[in-house]
Amino acid sequence: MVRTKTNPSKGISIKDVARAAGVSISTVSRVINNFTSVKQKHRIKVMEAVKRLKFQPSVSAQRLATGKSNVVALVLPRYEGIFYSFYALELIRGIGTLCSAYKLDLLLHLTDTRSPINLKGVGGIIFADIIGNRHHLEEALAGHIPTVVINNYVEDLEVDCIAIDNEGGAASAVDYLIGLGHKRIAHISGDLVTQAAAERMKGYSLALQKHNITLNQGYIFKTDYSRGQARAAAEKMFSLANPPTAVFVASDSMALEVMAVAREYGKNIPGDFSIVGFDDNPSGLYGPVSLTTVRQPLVKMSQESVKRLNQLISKERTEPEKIKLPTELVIRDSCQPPASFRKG
Amino acid sequence: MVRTKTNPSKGISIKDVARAAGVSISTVSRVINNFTSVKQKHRIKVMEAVKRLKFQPSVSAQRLATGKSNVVALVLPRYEGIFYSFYALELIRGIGTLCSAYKLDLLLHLTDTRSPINLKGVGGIIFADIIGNRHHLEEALAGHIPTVVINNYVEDLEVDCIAIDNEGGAASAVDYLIGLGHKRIAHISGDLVTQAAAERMKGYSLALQKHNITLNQGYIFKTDYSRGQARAAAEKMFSLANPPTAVFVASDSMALEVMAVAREYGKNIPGDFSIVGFDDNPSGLYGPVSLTTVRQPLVKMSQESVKRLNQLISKERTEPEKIKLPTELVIRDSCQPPASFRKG
DNA sequence: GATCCATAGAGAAACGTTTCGAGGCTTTAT
DNA sequence: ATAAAGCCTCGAAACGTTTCTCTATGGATC
Repeated sequence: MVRTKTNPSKGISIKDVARAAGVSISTVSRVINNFTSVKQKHRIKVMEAVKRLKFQPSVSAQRLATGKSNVVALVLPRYEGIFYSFYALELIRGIGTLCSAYKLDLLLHLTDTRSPINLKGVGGIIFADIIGNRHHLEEALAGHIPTVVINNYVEDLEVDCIAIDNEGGAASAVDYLIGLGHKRIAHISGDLVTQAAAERMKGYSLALQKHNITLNQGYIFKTDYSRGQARAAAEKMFSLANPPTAVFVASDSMALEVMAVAREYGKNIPGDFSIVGFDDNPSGLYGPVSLTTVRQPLVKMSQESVKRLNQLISKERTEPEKIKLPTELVIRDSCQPPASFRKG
Repeated sequence: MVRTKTNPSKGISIKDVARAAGVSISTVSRVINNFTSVKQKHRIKVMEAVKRLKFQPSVSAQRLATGKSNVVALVLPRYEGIFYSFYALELIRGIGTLCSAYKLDLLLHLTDTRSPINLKGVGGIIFADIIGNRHHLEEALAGHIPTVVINNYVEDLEVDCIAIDNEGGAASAVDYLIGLGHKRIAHISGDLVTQAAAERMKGYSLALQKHNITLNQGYIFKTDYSRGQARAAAEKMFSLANPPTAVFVASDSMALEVMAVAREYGKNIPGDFSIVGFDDNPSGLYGPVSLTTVRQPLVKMSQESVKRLNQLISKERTEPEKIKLPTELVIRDSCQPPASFRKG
């Protein structure tokens, strides 16, 4: 059996519009694509028919015909944890908003280590972090799909990167503590396998160096970013014979845990002990004392990613660009000059 | 000029595979769709060619030919706020995970009040909350697109709903407080325009009624879910001549604010005052005292939504179903029997 | 060995759009 | 008025699949 030419249940096609408006299919196409060379008389007829029949062009057919796709895939690792929630949603929000502004569809791809991605039919890809995704990234690049990476600075690949100045952010935090008069400043680092943690560590030591404070290895505690290890580190830190008067913690969520431990050790914050975090996780606001922290420009980062991806898609630019976005020190209530400094 | 038949830059088509394997296009199609009636010899040849040429079928062409789409749109209002972050990401995570299990693509649609949605070409829609989206929901239903609504129980529309038992959850919270010995129990409600807030309020009053405690209108405080109004309500509450000994707050984020106010009023929690929240927002864990709360089954809800949407898409089911998922009281440290009760 | 049947494969139509080449109609200039 | 020159419009090919129909092939049965 030959399929019926116009299947009414399937929806209205451009053919129906053409018939209704009494023009050819190509004319309808030119009208809906806003081409100029259509007579006003026809244009109006077509637009009327479109409205009357509630015609919506088939995206698949358009893609097939043009070979172009307005779909942007966002590849996001499937972590858990509260900061990740905040972080991920902030990215999604920023990217989603700008995508609709650019009339791009946002396809969300939550990955665990080894889930495959269908690259075909996607107009561009944003990799949010490339942990466990490096493989996919290289594949996308090999397929010449417009791609940008956010929150990671990939040196060795020809790809757009939009990262964060972790080093500078960390340095600004430590600078601030030094400015308050602290000399014995500890650092609780994140997982040094991650670029971010390593850079924050570097910023910490550079800031000390700049102010001629010798780095005390006993003041450095390495963790995996977990609250559990943060707690252990804090307990070790407060048990030191000559404990620090302040700490720069590589994440807010760990900093919150450190705060809790400080309380348990009878340390008053910020009177007895100062803490700076990193991330500007909103939970930092809700404790008994609000946390001074380094803000990551998440929204800016996500918006930049779409903007740049769009340049790539529309071929306004072909050379990859790599940038680091500046952070901002957000001063709240968790720091004070050290007790000795105030007395002296 | 006639376009070149096979454009090498555009990628490999089924035609190339057919030629490479020495079979017809339809045979290749049958192989990649796992149809049975293909001789082993040919099947192997085709699969080899597919692998060698790295053939990936064009999704657009498949969609066009079959009329089916494996894209699921998630329509999510574009709010802000920390709980929303957690909530939204938890939904996205649940939905995204199950979507990849079902081999569905997830299209994310962040809406503000009046952004249009392209319904065409989407295989199904999940509305997460329908605030400001009712219009779109009706449109989808009219277009006979498989649709499910989560976190809202839409009585008057023939659509799948997966909601939460707010009333029962609220009642369990108040029950618990009564069980501890509290009689003077206040309620700080959310925005009563929302279904959730209204149902939580109802659960509160029903629980009191069940235990023959007369409802004191002076103990009910209405807010818009904001921390600001929560603070105002708490201040009013603690200034009452005969203040309550416990409060059930319609959201964790407000409960946290109430806790802060309690501290300012010199009230010890849970010694002097008990608090129960709603949501199981992880921030509730990080304060000086962890918050007892009513957990929403967010992951369950999102998974159910995909499962049911899939039934609709595959026509396993046509009649809409509406369900309410049970909540769970999570007992932590913010409640105790009232002081009077302990002394007596 | 001839007939029949089942089965596998080839070919072609169809999905709904864009876009190209060609022709028709209107306008302008001579 | 006629020819040249532009616009518009139309028809048709093309995008890459799926799927229907028909034919060829192979094996089984008598």
